[in-house]
This record gives sequence, C-alpha cells and structure tokens, in this order.
Amino acid sequence: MPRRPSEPILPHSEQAFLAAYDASKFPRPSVTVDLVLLTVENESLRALLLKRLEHPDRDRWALPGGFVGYDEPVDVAAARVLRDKVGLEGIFVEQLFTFGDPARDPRMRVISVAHFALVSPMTLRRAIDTSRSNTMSLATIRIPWIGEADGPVHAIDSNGTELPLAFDHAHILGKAVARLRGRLNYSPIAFELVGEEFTLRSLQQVHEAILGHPVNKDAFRRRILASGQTSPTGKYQSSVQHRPAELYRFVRQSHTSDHT
Amino acid sequence: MPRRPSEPILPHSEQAFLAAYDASKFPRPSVTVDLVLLTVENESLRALLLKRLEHPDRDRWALPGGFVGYDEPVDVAAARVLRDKVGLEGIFVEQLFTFGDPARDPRMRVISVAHFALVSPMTLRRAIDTSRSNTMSLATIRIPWIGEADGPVHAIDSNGTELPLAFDHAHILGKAVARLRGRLNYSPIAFELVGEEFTLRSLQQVHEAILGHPVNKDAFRRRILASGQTSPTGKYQSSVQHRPAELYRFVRQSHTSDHT
DNA sequence: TGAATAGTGTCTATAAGACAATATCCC
DNA sequence: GGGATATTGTCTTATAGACACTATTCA
Repeated sequence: MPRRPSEPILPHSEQAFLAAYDASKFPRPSVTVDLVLLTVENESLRALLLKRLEHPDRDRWALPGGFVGYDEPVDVAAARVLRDKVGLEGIFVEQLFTFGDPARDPRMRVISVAHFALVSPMTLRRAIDTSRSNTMSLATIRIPWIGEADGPVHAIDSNGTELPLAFDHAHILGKAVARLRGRLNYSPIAFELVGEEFTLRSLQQVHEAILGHPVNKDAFRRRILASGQTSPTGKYQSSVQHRPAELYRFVRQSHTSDHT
Repeated sequence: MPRRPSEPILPHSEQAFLAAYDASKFPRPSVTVDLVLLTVENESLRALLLKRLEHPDRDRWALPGGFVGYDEPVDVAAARVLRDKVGLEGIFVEQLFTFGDPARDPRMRVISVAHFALVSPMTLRRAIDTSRSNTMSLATIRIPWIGEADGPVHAIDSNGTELPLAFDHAHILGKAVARLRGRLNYSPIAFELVGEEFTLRSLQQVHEAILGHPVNKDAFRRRILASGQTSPTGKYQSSVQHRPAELYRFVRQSHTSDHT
C-alpha cells in the first residue's frame, strides 16, 4: 500500500523536517528511468529506440523509459520498463547516470535515472520480432569521439538514414558507450553480448565494435584464455568456409578481488 | 521563476501524457543530493560527516545533503550543499550513484543522487575550523572489503570510536570508495587530494590510503614521472629529518584519448 | 657519525605487439 | 588444390617488481 507524502507515518518531532520541506510549497520533480539497451550485431554497436508518437519530440526516437512508482525501487522500475516495453527479462542491467537538467523535458521537471542493459543480438531480435511493433528500431550507433571522451552520439537506421533523437537521449546513449568502453578492459561485460557459446573471434569483434578500433588478435586470445573466464566446449563451428573455430563458454569467476 | 507541475506550459495534445501521469494520482518521490566529501590525511581515508540533531536517526552521523530544487540542476544542488553546509567551492565534484530504495528513509520516499567530492586535507580542515560547528566530524573510513568489491564501510572518529551512520550512508560511502579505487589507476584523480605542491612520496601515500594496501615505490615513481602529469618545481622540503624530497606540481593534460 | 628517507641504476618477470608456420574446413 | 580463417610458437618490446647503491638532511 503506497504511503502518500501528504500522509506520512511520522515519529513525533518531525515537524521541523516537514516545515523545511513542505510538499505544497516545494513542488517535486518527476523521476523516471530510461534504458539504453545495447547489443553488437554485424560488428556494429546498436541500441533499441522507440519512435515517439506524441508531442513533444513527436516522430523523434527515444530510449524506452517510464516513471518510477512511489513505492518502487529504481532498479525494479528499470526492469519493469525492460519487460513491459521490450519484452525482456533477466538480462544484464546496471545503473548508468542520472540526468537532471531542468530543461531536458519541456513539459515539466523530469529527473531520469538512466540504466544500460546488454543482451546478445539473437535474444534482442527475438524480442523485437515478438513485440511486432513498427515503432521500434535497432539503430546503429555512430560515435564521433574516441576513447571515453563522452558526448552525444548518432543513431543510424538500417537504410543508413540518421534517426533524430528525442530529448537528451543522444547524451544518455553517449554516456552508456563511454561506460561500456571503460568497463570492457577489467570486467567480463563483453560476455553479456554474445550467446551461450561463442568463438574467440566473435568475442574479439564485440570488443572491436565497442572500442571503435581493431584489437591485436594474438594478445586478445592470450589475454582471454589466460583470464580463466572461458572454458572450451570441445565443439566447433559448422558450415563455415574455413577452418572452424572452437566454441567457448563464459565461466563466471568467484569474486576474489586481488590487490597486486 | 519556477514552473509548477500543476501549471506546466503545455503544447496542445499533451492530455494523453498528463492522463498517464497525474500528479495527484501518483505522488512523486522527493529528490535529494548527498555528498561524500573525501580526503586523505595521515595516510588514512577520511570523510566529512554531520551529526543528526533530529529524528529519524537522531545522533547518528550523516553525509551532507539537501533537497534538489524544482528548477535546480542536480549538479548545482550538490555544489550548493557543499557551499552552504561545508563552506567549500570550486573543488572536484562528480556524480556517484543514485540510491532509491523506498525504505532508505522512513519518513517518505526519498531518491538521493549521491556525489563524491575530493579535497586536500589542508583545505578541508580550514573549512571545518571556519564553520565552527561541533556537529562535524572528519571520520576515518574503515573498509571491510578489498578491491572494488563495494559494500558498507565503517566510520571511526579521532578517539577510535565507531560513529553510527544514518540511513544507507554506510553504503553510499562504500560506493564512493569503490569508485575512487577504480578510477585511481587511469585518472589523475589523486592530485585532487594533495595541495598545489607535493612530494612523490605523499602522492604515493594518498594512493596507498585509497587502495588499502602498499604500492611499489619504484614503479610508482616511474609511472607518475613517465605520465607527464607532474612537473618538478625545483623546490624541496624543509625541516625534515632526512634528505628533503623535491616538490612537484600537477600538470593537467590535454584530453588526447589514445586508442592503443 | 648515524638514522632516515630521497633518488638512481640494474636485473628479472610478465604481458603485449609482430610475425611466421602449421592446421582444417569448404569450394 | 586453393582460399580462408584457426591455432600455435617464437622473437621483440614495454612495463612492473625486486633490490642494491648512492645522496642529503638533521640530531
């Protein structure tokens, strides 16, 4: 049962607090979550966007998002948006950054806690197909900066046309890319973007798509194999026009933080 | 002039939006900022805490914080809290994480955008002395986990007594420490914690206090000097009972993100 | 002179980059 | 067999850790 701010359960001597923060005197911002759902498909980084059907920013493309309920944890709100708007559950979701510029939404003050989610392209395509929505686009992300410089990015549809982004969502997407790049080197985050079984080459292509530049193949193989995060399945690719690569699985490590 | 949610400037055809989010039907969470103000003094990591004088959690110790104004950017609210409650301006402040558990404040739903700030111990001591508040403590932080595992931490006052922390502030402090540790290796963040001129040894002690373990002296010197982030001043320590170390200055690098 | 820390030089271990050689699939 | 990519091995280079040695200040 939601507890309203106008009828809080008060221990006595709370008057001073409420005097300093009277809800009627100080209107509250709205709080939302926005979701940057990323995948890597065909060696390009892609994000799920929804076409806005209403003003403001009608016909522009926006991240899936929604209001945070009064009694709803923020991470639960993000999972709810992912489930209700995209049809996905149980994938990697992490809080990204909170965007709170008063002018970011022209209607009213909206503070948005952005999250980013990672999923394999197969799983995401299945969810998009199931939703049968024609206002969904899995747009390619073009990043006009290098490293973790951060900044707005561009969204390109499958025809190569740029999709205009709504609100400050170009900045939110950029922040997600910067975070992803930063975490790639010391976190097993890339495994979230491939299926259960994958080749080292496909994992390398995921890294390259995220970083935006080629990585050394030999060093990459050595590093991944030495990390102990993979185990060979003994199975191999089939129907490829070259020597088939071995398939590996991700092995989640026990959290033994080492301090060298 | 603040624009109230009850009287927004509406382009027409916004009815659908407002119907889906009627402020009277869906009470809004309050939004606050909390500030983790960290420094390193005498080889220990310390944070500024304020004793709570009111319920709830009266007599427990809390981070400086405050409500975000309806028309106030979140980062501006953090800077305002820093100025009004601590008396500091112009220091390093960065958004940390948003804490939104519905039960984190027993009075009402409060979503807090936590920030962390870094300052040299000299500057912070001067601010504390100027404020003449006896409800301020620069507490030593004890971290019961290693690496970036994250989790609640303990606050210890100058007598070695543990200070009980208010709300979820032990978790917020822990998140700040984890973030600081993570950024230490690839960001010139440690320079924020020393004065204008510093010895390499003192910078090393800052690193050690943050990481919670000793670092190799030789490699540390080489790495810092090779980074190009320091310039020697030609000046030396005085009144020390050993060979005086040279004083260095921080040289901010131009943002040339390299992609190796 | 001795205690204490600053600073330099060298050797070793580890990880990355470069590149060659061999392996295995489909056509 | 030829084309293509996988996989292995070796050499080189860059960086970190270990450790010895010299330098400089004050008591």
